[in-house]
Amino acid sequence: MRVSNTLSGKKEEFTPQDDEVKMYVCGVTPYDDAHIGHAMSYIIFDFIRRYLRFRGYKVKYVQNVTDIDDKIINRANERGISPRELAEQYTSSFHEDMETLNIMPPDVEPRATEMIPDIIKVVEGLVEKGYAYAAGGSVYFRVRNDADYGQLSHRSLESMMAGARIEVGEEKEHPMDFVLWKASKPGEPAWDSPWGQGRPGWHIECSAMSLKYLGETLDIHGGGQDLIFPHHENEIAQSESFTGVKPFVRYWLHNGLLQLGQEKMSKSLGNLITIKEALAKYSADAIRIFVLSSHYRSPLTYSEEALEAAERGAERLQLAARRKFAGEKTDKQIDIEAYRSKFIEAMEDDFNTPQALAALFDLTWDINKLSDEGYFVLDAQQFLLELADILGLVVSEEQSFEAKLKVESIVASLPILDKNRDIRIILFKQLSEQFEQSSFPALVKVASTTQEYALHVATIHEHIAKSAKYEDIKGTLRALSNTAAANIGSYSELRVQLRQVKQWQSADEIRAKMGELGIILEDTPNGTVVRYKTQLQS
RNA sequence: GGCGACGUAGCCAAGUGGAUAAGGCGGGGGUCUGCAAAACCCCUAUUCGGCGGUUCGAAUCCGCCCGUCGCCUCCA
Repeated sequence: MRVSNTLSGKKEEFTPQDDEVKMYVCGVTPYDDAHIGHAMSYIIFDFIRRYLRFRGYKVKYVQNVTDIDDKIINRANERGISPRELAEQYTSSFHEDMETLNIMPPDVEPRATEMIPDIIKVVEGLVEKGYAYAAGGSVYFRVRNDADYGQLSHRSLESMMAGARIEVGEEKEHPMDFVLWKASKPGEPAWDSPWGQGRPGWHIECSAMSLKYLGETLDIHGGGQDLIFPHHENEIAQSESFTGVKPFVRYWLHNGLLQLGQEKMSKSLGNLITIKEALAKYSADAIRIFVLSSHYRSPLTYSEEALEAAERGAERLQLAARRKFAGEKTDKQIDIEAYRSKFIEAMEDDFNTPQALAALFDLTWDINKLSDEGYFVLDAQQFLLELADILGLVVSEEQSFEAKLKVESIVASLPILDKNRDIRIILFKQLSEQFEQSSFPALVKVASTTQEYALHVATIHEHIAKSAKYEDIKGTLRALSNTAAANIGSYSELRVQLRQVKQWQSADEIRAKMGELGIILEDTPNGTVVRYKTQLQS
């Protein structure tokens, strides 16, 4: 397996120190909802982690949460809440996003505020060794004492100075010196330290955390390319100076940045789309396929067209993986090993996911073709799911339409529920006026399930009106979901009966109305199949 | 100004010296089907930003030019 290492600027053979790969990825500063640039980065390190596991390595994955920082303090002040509350709120929002995107949680997820004693220990050590100095209640790292400074970003101290956008802090000995421990102003969160009240600088937490949970030398350290300088450069400086052990990191992996229009998507530019916004429009698999479609080191531009295309691709995989087949023929078989080789070969070469994904699509074609011809393809379908899983794609059967609604967006989606209820009732009325219940047994079922469905929607309205919490309506939501599924089933059943007696117009009416609700009824040689459109529409 | 990346079909995007330039999306035609959808079949880049050079041979290496982006300041 070969990986690109930012440190050497080359592709190198990947050989971890031992069976357990020590992997550290920079986490978020939770002061706002995460955007899809974050999604991209964490999806990338998620499939890298999954692939390493597939290759038989154990992986210990550590990812920090920077829960104390200027931006958190400022935002908390604006909102009139404590920095801790703000950080808590957005950390759990981030966790929700990660879970929905099928990103595996870190093995350890330390928070900066829980690491203060460890951080102070590292800062003290750096001062003792002459790599840092206290000034005005803060502590700075002395870059001139680090001969290797600039090794990761491939710049010299002189060339950094040439950039000239450097504020010369009066306290600093050298303009490039960076803060390890920051003296706090009155009213700011602060911890006691040998230098007075203060809080950790930005870079130091990662050094302290990785040292504590992964040891002096990590196998993989990941993050976005925007972190190379100064963040990761400074991490190397701190860690190697403190431990005296080199290298701090054996393989530095950096993902390309997500662009929106002509610019990088970033919090400071304000040109961002949050993960929640994206998930309201596209499935987790679609977002992942969008990311997998280009190499992780290349920049990627967000566009509705690209996400739309990814969504279609996700559907294609899903349909092939779960299509029902009646074929028994086995004299022609899909060469699963060939696909496995193609997939592995692609991933071994610096995680070439576009090629790996192509292997999945080729397999999809094979499955569809042989299945159409009446062959047994279950093993190939299972293999498709296996490969998809390594990339972190779910490719699962859709839950019922309503079950996809996110807890947070229940209120926002009430109009959708209403529309669904109304359409179902109208449709039922039309049908019952047209046909005798006795001639179509399924019509009786449609009556009861439609009524039940409408009842549940009304109940949810009542709960929301009384500003109930999620816990209170969880049961009703589950019931709604089940009823919706039963209701869809009964309409589908009725449609089958109508088709048997060639009542095409009514059958088509049912299909059209269901289509409006995001439900697709497909007639296949094996019967009518219910599918759900991946995109919700209001 | 310094450092780095990129420019491949209508769109997204692999391929980094050799045999027909992956794959996805879109578009056109066809098969199947009551219709629709899905699926399958055929077509959709004689050519890889431009100009030179190296080579038996280049999208792939070298030079110049044009264009785009990132980092150098908080950022995944």
